[in-house]
Amino acid sequence: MTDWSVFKGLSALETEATPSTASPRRRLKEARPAQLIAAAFEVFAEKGFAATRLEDVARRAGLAKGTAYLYFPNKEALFKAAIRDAVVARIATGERDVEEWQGSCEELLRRVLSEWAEVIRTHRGGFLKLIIAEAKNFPDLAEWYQREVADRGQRLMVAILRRGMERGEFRPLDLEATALVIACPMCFRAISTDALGCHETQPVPDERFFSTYFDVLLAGLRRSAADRE
Amino acid sequence: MTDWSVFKGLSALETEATPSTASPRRRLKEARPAQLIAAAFEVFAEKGFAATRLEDVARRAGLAKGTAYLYFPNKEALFKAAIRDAVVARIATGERDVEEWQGSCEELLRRVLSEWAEVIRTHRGGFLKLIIAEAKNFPDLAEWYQREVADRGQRLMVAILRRGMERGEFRPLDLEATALVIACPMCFRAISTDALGCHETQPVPDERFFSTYFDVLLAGLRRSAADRE
Amino acid sequence: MTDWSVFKGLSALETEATPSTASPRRRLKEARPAQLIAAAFEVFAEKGFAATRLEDVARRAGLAKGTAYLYFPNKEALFKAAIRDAVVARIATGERDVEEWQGSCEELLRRVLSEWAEVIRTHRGGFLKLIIAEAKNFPDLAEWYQREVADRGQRLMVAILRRGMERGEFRPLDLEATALVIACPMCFRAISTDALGCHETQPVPDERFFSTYFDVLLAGLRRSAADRE
Amino acid sequence: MTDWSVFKGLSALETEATPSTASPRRRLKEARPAQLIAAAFEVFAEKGFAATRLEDVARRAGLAKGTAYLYFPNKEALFKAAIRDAVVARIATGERDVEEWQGSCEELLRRVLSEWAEVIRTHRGGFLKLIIAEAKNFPDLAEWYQREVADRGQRLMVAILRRGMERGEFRPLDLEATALVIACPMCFRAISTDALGCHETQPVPDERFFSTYFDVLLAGLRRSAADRE
DNA sequence: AATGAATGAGTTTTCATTCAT
DNA sequence: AATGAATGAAAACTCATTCAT
Repeated sequence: MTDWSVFKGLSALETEATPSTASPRRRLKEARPAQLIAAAFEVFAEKGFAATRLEDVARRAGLAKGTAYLYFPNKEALFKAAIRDAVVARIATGERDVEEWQGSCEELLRRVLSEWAEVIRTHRGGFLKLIIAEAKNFPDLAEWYQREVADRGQRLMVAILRRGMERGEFRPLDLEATALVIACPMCFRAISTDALGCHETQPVPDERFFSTYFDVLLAGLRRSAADRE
Repeated sequence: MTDWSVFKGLSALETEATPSTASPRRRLKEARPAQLIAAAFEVFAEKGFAATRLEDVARRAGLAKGTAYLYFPNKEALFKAAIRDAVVARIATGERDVEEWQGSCEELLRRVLSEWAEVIRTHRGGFLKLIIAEAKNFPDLAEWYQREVADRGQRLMVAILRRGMERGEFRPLDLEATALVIACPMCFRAISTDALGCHETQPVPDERFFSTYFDVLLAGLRRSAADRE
Repeated sequence: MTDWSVFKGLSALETEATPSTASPRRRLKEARPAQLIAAAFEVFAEKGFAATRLEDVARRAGLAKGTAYLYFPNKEALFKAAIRDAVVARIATGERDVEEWQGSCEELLRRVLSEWAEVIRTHRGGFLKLIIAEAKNFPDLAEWYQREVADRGQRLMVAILRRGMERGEFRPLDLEATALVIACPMCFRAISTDALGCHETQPVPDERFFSTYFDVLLAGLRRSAADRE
Repeated sequence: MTDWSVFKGLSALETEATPSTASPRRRLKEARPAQLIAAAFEVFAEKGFAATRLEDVARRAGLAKGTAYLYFPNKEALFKAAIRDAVVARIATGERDVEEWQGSCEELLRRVLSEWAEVIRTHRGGFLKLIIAEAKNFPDLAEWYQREVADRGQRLMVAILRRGMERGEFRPLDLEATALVIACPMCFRAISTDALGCHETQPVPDERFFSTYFDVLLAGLRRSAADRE
């Protein structure tokens, strides 16, 4: 029943090119899906799929309930589109960086993580929370996310680590596991800031978190003087 | 409206004693809440609050819909009870350990984290996923969790780190930020295993994850030879 | 479906003779229906049939919910029994008075009305309210009440009025209509005291009400000096 | 919890103006509340609050169950609205009459009562039955009714009686009590006709009832020849 | 005989979805 | 193209009734 084919074509994760060189009326119509998607993402990320009323989404997009159905066949399709859009827009395309990078691997890692961190700092990890919360209700979503996002990030990270080890910058480590260990703090930081942020009693600002995060992890990866001799 | 006072008395996080020295009829009745809570936790953790039908919960507990209402006034109360129970049962009480510990701080940290890891390995972090997913819909839950669980864990971790620094085992670091950096990988591991586990293409087993996690992080904290001179 | 046969045998309106010359245990059992009926009447009169929970009735009778079903097959039967009992217990049997009465008709009327008034003063007209409120839901009840209570009262009143006119005490009047006009104030007084009593801003006590009622009505019936000549 | 504030602003008891100068769509929407209220009044008056299914109300209004909820937030609100409407529409505004009246007080009284009688003859006293039947379940309703309807009628009646006494038309009487005695027959007539009407064995038509009612009561109030000398 | 735990039919209420305007 | 009134399927919740103890 659930049709996740919408995710199937996403392998390239390309941003949709929406040129729209048309009449002003046409452009208005073309803008609708984006408006709806943006509104939908906000509400879904706050309440979850089931607790979100489509009317609220439409209203937040400045439209009437019925209008949403002109652009999306049902609530689920709008949900998928919102997730897809949120993720696509936020995926760091560090892949080319890795190939082209000339400097030290530590520097590269720091750079890639910084990009991710920036994404998270900016977009509060609502999308990740949403994917995780709804994974069981939308297995296709989970599968797609794993394949297209998690695995790709994982491969990217592994590539960096491998090169770093080969170059003697990083000490020998379980590549896949290390990649996860590196990614997890950021992911959880994103999620928990989004979900629990406003209840923290002694909030640690992003700067402190991320600089400590880089500091500790890189120190943990680095080949120490002792190792080197 | 929502009454989270059920959580107010939880500071001690003690498990309730269940006497049950009575007639078979009585014993059955006494068992119901636990049955329901267990079933509820499973279903809520899978579907989230809104998507869970109370009838499904009752059915999974081997009871009829109406029976649930003999023990919990409504769906929300059952949800609260299920969360409360799940968290209470799973909180590692490493606090005494810290005071009494005689050995190295690294060892202590490893030990406390191992306990947490064990909890997570055993109970798949569904409860954490649930708290995060529903935090916006149940602000009291979020607040309670932050205060009673997150903050306590944070303080515990800070205490260990502080002692480690004072003893010269760990290098000087931002205490609160480091505590978060240390806790996050485990938390996200828990959540993502629960939510996405079955979709992983190249699963990294818990052992590899946790041993690498300890390895990298402790190396990142340790005062290196260079620092020491 | 509804079986009002319970009312069918009521023509004589005899109070049930419940001798009960038996073991103490037996007597306890025999007391149950009365306890239940009394409790039922109170709750039904307060909330109406549909809004009354059988458990509340049982509880007020000091019994458990299930026990009620040992004595009455269902809620409706208990309701019928409660009404029946309430009405039977409260019906003034002025019929013999009328035949035997030797004095003036005004005196007789005053006496009969006083009896009714006394019943109402004592029992707050909950039963009448109940009958009227539920008449449409229980047509048999309405029909029974009309036949066995209202019509009998009506006939009684007509008989008194007729004699009074024949004797020249009362002026010539529409017998049936006058009978109603005489009975209505008392009936409404009963009902409205029961229902609205506690909200009256300037309550008129029963004494003032009834003495004025007798005064005005009897003056209205009396053959005046002018009529007489 | 129950919010009867809807009744608070009713002091003036003015009927709401219904503009409706709009599209056919709009006009339909504007008509809904009135349709629903009318249907609701009928069903509530027949069955009482608790025994009424909202679906039946909607169906009788020619609408689907859900539609009722577009106009009233819940069953209770619709009930309140129906009562409010029924009473507002039916309150005789005899108050001005009293001030302006030039003729005899007997005539005035006859006139005011006739108006009330007409209301009752026309609208079968269902609303009064409903208010009395549900007074205990909706104390605010009872309180509002007492204050805004009963007390006002009472004051009106007292004013007439007082003037009549001052002018020597009526004999000296307990004003408040007499007012009640005068009003009660009509009220009970209204209620009992609505509830029991169809079961009367020897029905007395309204004309006979009301003419006798006026006749007897006015004769009872009048200062007789004997009193006058 | 009495109990009260369990049941599920019946109601209230919500909201995704449709469709006439 | 946009609207929002209407619908009815679905879910929460209540309570009369049953029945094992």
